Formats: sequence, structure tokens, C-alpha cells
Amino acid sequence: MVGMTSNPYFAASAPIPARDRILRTAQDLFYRQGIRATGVDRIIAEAGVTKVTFYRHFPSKDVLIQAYLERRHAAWMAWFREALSSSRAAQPEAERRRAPLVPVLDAARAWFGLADFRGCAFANTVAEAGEAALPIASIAAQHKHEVRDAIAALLSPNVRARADIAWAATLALDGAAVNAQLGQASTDAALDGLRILLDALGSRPPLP
Amino acid sequence: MVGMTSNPYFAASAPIPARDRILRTAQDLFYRQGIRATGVDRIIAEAGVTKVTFYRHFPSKDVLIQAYLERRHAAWMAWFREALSSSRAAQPEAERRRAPLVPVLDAARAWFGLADFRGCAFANTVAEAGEAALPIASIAAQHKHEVRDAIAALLSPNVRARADIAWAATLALDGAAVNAQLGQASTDAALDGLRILLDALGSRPPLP
DNA sequence: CCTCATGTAGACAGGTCTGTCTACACTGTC
DNA sequence: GACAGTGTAGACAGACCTGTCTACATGAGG
Repeated sequence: MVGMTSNPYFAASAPIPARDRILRTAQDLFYRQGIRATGVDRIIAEAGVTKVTFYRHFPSKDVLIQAYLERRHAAWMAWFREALSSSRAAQPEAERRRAPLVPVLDAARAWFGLADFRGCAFANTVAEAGEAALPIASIAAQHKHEVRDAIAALLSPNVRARADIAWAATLALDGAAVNAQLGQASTDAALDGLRILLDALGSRPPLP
Repeated sequence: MVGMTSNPYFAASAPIPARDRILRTAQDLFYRQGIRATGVDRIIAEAGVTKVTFYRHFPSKDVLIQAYLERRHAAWMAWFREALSSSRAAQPEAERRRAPLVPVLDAARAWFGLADFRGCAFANTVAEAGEAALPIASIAAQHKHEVRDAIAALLSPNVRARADIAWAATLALDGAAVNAQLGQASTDAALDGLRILLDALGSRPPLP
């Protein structure tokens, strides 16, 4: 082995560098191009490993897909929680009570604005998987569940139906993400629509 | 040619039967399994045509995908408009003013309950297409636009921001559809969340 | 009558995909 | 010093994919 031996952290325990390069490459290509569109040959070439190395770490593409989804879930949730809490920290106390879901809108704006944004990785993967999507669907459902919990943390505990409102906001975010995939104009429209939904959900509505 | 000559409707004009069988088969397989997962060989076999016949009607798979999306758009919009208007017709006059978006919820319930439901075909296709999705994304955006208009027709014209509310409801429907793909429990939850969003949007909210 | 559009049957080329295989190199540990 | 684990290089099999090709049949309209 070549690249990691001088690093004491990588000495004895888990095999890191090649595996990590594979995973990072897969992360990028799977999300950008889709899973079926990305062959393992391509990942192998871009990660700079060989087939044997690849298949030693990931015995099949399905295993890699699983690892991709787990990694993506952890990274995205961390990003999302951080985005919510930093937006919330910037809210004046009064607005925090009046419009507690504003951080969701801010996070959505930041998410949709990422250079490589291409929708929710979990929704996309389920969409690609077709009718044989059962295991992936349950991972995606778990993901949505955690998103809901992160949003629920914005709501004061004495709000009735806190979980229900957070869940509705999660659906709204999903709907906006789907539409934000369709181009810049659609992204703007998606944010407008999301703002309306979150307003209606989180405060007395300014509607007719 | 064999099967259509005795049918006077098919006599002179467009080539119907083989083309139609291909399109119906593609409709079914593309939606159920996804587009990349469905090879033209499979469509050819299930439609009961030959390769020459297939490629005479659809010079490439991309052309077939285009035709699939157009057909799906027309059929789904017709179904959706009918679902909305029949639900609306069943509403008492008073509720029609108080909760004008209830037909959207009813239509969603019917849609998600279809045996072969697997999400929004347009969102799924965009998700599959990856970064090279520009033409498909514009078709999908057009589709969402028409959905919004169908929903707007439920709202009385003197409602301020009628188009905005309809657009927000469209996002909510998309979000619900994404989640309804994830299994029966998720479908029920998606309908609950959608009801909350539509309530908040279309009426004085029964929320805290 | 004869041409054109449409249909049938199936071989074929050339590409990509997943996954396996042989053979060899380096390093830290027992 | 043998051995585990990790790495490199690249050939190979077998499947599936898109799209082209030859060769022939049949019915309608000029």
C-alpha cells in the first residue's frame, strides 16, 4: 500500500484512502448524473483505483449505493441542521415566535443555490429505482423523518400539533426541491411558493 | 400490415396500431420501472412488434421518451381536471367557498391510491435524467404550470393572489407525491400533511 | 399495375455494464 | 521471516443496450 502508511491515524484500523476516494467520487457522480447513468468503471477511473481495490471495498454496486445514501444522509442532515440553527440565531426574538419556520425558507434558499444542486438525493434515487425500490424507499422515509424532527425543533413545544406542522413543512420543502430542479426560473418560483406555504403554516395567514 | 386493414378508422391516415401498442407499452414500462431501466428491446417484445417497425416510428429512444412525456401529460391532466371537477361538484356550496382546495386533496388521495402509482412521471424523469436534463426540465416546468392553472380554477377570481395560492398548492402536491412513493405508511402521512398545507392555504387556519 | 407505407422475422455491429480473474508489490505485525 | 491487508495493472466473460441491416409480405391509392 502506498498513500497512507506514513499517517499514523490510518495505520492499523480501517482502510481509509482508497475507500474514501471511491466514496467521494461516487457521491459526486451519483448525485450529479444519477445512479444508473454512472458506471462503476467511471467511478474507478475518477477515483484513481483499480477494479480489484474497488471490489474489495464494495463487493457490488448496490453496496456502494447503500454507502452513498448513508454518507449523504449524514452530511446533508448536518448541513441542514446547521443552516436552520444559524438562520434562527439571526432572527430577532419576536420574529422567532411569530414566524418560526423562516429558517426553513432560508435553508431552502441556500440549498437550492448550491452550485451542484440537483434536488433531494433520496427522492431522486427512489425515482430512479423504479418498482424494485423497497429498501431504498425505507431509507428515504427514515431521512424524511429526521428532516421533520429537525424542523420540529424550531417550533415551541407548546405549539399544538408540533409534529404535524413540521411534517407539513417537510412536504412543502420536498415540493419546492422538486421544482427547484427545473431551472433558475423554477427555483425562484419554488422559493416563492415555499414562502407562502410556510407563512400559512406558521403564522396567522396574510391571505384573503 | 395485418391487424388494422379491416378497421375503416385506420384505413388511410396515420399509422395507428403498431405505433399505439409501442406507446402504450412504453407508457407502462417507463413509468413503472424508470426510463433507463427499460430497454427498447423489452418494449419491442412486449408491444409485439419488430425492431424495424419500432425504429420506423421512433427513430431513437429519445424520440420515444418525448412522445411518452407528451402523452402522459395529456392523459394525466385530463384525469386530474376531471378528478378536481367531480370532487368540486360534490362539495356543498358553503364548503366550496370555505375550503376551495379540498378537491386537490381528494384528487391526491385518488391518485396515490392508483394501483400503479409511482410518483409524478415528470419529476421522476427529471430525477433520472441527471445534469443533462434541460429539455426534459422545460417540459416538466410546463406541466407544473398547467397543474397550477387547473388548481387556480378552483379559486374564486376575486381571491387576491389566486395564482400564488394555486402555485403553492402545486408545490404541496408535489411534495406529497414524492413522499407517497415511499410506501403505504408514507402515503397516509403524505395525505395528512397535504391536508394541513391545503387547509392553511385555503382557509382560516385551525392551527395555534 | 405498380409503388409506397406499413408490417413481419431475425442477424449483426459496436458499445457499456457488472463482476471475476491472474499476477505482482509494499508494509506492518506476529 | 512468514503472513495479513492493502494496493497496482489489466485481461476477460457474459449480459444488455441502441441502432442498422437484409429479405420478404400485404393492402391502398396513384
